Amino acid sequence: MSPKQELSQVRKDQILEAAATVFARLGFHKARMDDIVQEAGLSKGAVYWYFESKDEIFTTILDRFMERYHEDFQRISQGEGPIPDQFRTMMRTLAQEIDMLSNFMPIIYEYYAVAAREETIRRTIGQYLTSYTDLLEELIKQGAERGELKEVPARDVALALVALMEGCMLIWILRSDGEQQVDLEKLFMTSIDLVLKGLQAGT
Amino acid sequence: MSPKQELSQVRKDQILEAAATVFARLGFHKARMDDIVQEAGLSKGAVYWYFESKDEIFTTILDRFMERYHEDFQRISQGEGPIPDQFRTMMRTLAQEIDMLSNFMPIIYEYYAVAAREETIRRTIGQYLTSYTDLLEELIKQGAERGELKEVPARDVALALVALMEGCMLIWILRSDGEQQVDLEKLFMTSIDLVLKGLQAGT
Amino acid sequence: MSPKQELSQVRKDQILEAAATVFARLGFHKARMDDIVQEAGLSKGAVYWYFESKDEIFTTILDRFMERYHEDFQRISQGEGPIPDQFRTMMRTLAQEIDMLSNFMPIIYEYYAVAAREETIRRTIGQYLTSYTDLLEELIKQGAERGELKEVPARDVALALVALMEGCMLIWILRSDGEQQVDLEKLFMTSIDLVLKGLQAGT
Amino acid sequence: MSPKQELSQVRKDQILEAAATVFARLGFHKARMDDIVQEAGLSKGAVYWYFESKDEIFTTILDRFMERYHEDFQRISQGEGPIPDQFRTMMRTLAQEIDMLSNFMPIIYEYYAVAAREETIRRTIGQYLTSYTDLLEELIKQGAERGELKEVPARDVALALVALMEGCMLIWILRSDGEQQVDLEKLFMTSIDLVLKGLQAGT
DNA sequence: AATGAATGAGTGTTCATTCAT
DNA sequence: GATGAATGAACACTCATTCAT
Repeated sequence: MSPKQELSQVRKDQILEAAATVFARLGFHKARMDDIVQEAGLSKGAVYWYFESKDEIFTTILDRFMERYHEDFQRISQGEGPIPDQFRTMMRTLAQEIDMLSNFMPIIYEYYAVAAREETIRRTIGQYLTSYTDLLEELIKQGAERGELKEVPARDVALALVALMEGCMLIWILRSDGEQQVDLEKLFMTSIDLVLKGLQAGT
Repeated sequence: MSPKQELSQVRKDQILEAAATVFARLGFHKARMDDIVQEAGLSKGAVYWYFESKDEIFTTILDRFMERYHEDFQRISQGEGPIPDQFRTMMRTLAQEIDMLSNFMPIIYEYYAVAAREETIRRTIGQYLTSYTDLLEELIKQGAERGELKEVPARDVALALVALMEGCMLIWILRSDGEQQVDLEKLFMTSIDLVLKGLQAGT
Repeated sequence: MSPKQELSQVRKDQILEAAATVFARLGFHKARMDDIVQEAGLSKGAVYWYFESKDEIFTTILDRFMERYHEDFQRISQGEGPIPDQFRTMMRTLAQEIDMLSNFMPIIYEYYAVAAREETIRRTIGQYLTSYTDLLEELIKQGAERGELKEVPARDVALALVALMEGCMLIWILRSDGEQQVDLEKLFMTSIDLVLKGLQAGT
Repeated sequence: MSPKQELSQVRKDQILEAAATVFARLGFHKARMDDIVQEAGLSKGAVYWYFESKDEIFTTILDRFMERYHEDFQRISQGEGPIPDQFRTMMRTLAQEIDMLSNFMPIIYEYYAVAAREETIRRTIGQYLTSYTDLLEELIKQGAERGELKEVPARDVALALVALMEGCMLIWILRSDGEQQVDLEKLFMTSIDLVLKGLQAGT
């Protein structure tokens, strides 16, 4: 990468990071371009030199976010040892990583809210969800082959697991304070153990 | 209720229904008061006569929505027979009811998105979540007492179940079209069966 | 017309007059909506209540202008007596009317400049030009029938006359000051006399 | 001219031609410097190296345009033979030259539109108009001296002729398409013949 | 109760111009 | 001479809310 391209990338990152911070703090709609501009320490023109619009910034952030999450998921699912243990390790690791990103979670849910309404966005998310399901399905099948898990309709169960994980994250965010505060890792472990018991039952 | 109060209530409902439709279609931010006014077939002044602000309309819709959902939940959880069967019936019934409300689900997620950032809203939702958890916890405990379910930390498992349900709904919305389209009832049943196996395992 | 419609018309006129004044002073592009708003003594919202955009205001002004000019032209061309005299009277009257509108002429030329580039606008203007040509053609034909003018290709000559008039106005505007200042009425009369001599020659 | 100056001139021409094309296509206000830069195949800095501002580019184009037109006019008016024939030849030749420049005519009218409002520009144009008038006046006087034209107030008639020519061009542009499409040469010839008849009448 | 005209603060985006390299 | 990233003032338009009638 040439120095110029490199600088260009630096600037883009600079803007995206600033924007992510602002979006997380204020939400997409309340965030003004001026906020992003200020947070990035650049001028308005500079921001618009690198991005077409506020929307593009938002979308780019989400793309990167999803991609990163996807990579994490993939990496983490490349475990060894018994499948049930892999599941547990996976969940624990994920919980820890997500915990660190808690500041940015509101952005995700803003995105989901849009996705619930717009097909285009929904499709993008759908691809990620499919790939998560694929990964889990594979693990479940392996578990069955090795005799570590019961024979179940792997695809359906995988989808249920994805739902479970998304649900845990949602509840975690929605209960991030107050008396009923939730600990993501604990919730993840409780949930996976519950399911694993079902998957191992009678083995 | 006096005729006047009654008319007043009719008008409010009229506005709320119109607003819900518009919010579902456009989302809270893109929806303009003019859209609601038009959809309701009233005048701007009339809408502002019954509601203080756009925010109040939104909040009121959500309150009613949550309340209704809560009543459903409560009613449905008043079953008879073995606890596992109650769980299944409950899930099936819920799935069917929610399926009918699918048009309005985007509103819920918009609300969640706000909740992820604002404590006030979060608290309101939190109360509902707590009450759901309470209901499920009670069922789990009953199941354990009757020997129909294993002994488990009821509260934690109840929360995991709430997470599971919320996750299922989220996935269902996010995959409401495309090749990987999801059937809510099936997803609910797969999920609850998975968990029930765990809860009954070794009994 | 109901009182409401009447008020609405008053407001529209109020805005159009203000806008015409501002456009004449600053030109379309330099004129800001705020200038129009201020000149009209209304609020921004009010202006946008009655007009969709700055463009619409501009177009509306031009439409009215052209229409009025057209009416003038038509009225003035309804003369009596010998055709050559009618031509002279017509030119004199037009010159006087146009002279009073001199402040607004820059707007017309701004419009012509756009018309030179955009077909849509050109078509609108074209209709007016055609109708002017029609009127003059008719007069020329009458003149020929009555033996007051020579036989000439009426349409072509009519068009030449329209060109002459437009040219006179343009020169008048372009030479509205300086040593070579032009008097529109005199220019009109010189021109029409010149042509009339040609049209009457050898009669 | 040194090679350096020569290159400099080439660059300037390159920019002016690109700008003229863009201005003709989009008009002065809608044309962005970026459009000119792109059309010229140069960089922004380069354009600003040769020209102070967008305005300067515009003004320079017009100056050259007017100058060229002026030279044409002067050259063409240097005819021989009877004055009426000279007029006809002049008009015909002008019509042909202008026809070739039709793409750039919109720029002229943009300039006129500005001139209608700004004295500075008006003065510049005025000088050219005066020189045209001078040329025509001279021809008319010659014609009168030679007995080829009637005695008329030469200056006034010359101005009327200029108006006529400008009017023809304006109508031509404004009717460059549609059913009533105008042929500039024909319009010019019709007009000049009409006037010449007047100028020769009774001779 | 109801209307809808009126308000005006707020904001995303554009674009001529500059300047470090 | 030339590049193109960076600047920032400017501006059309939106829309929740108000209020005279």
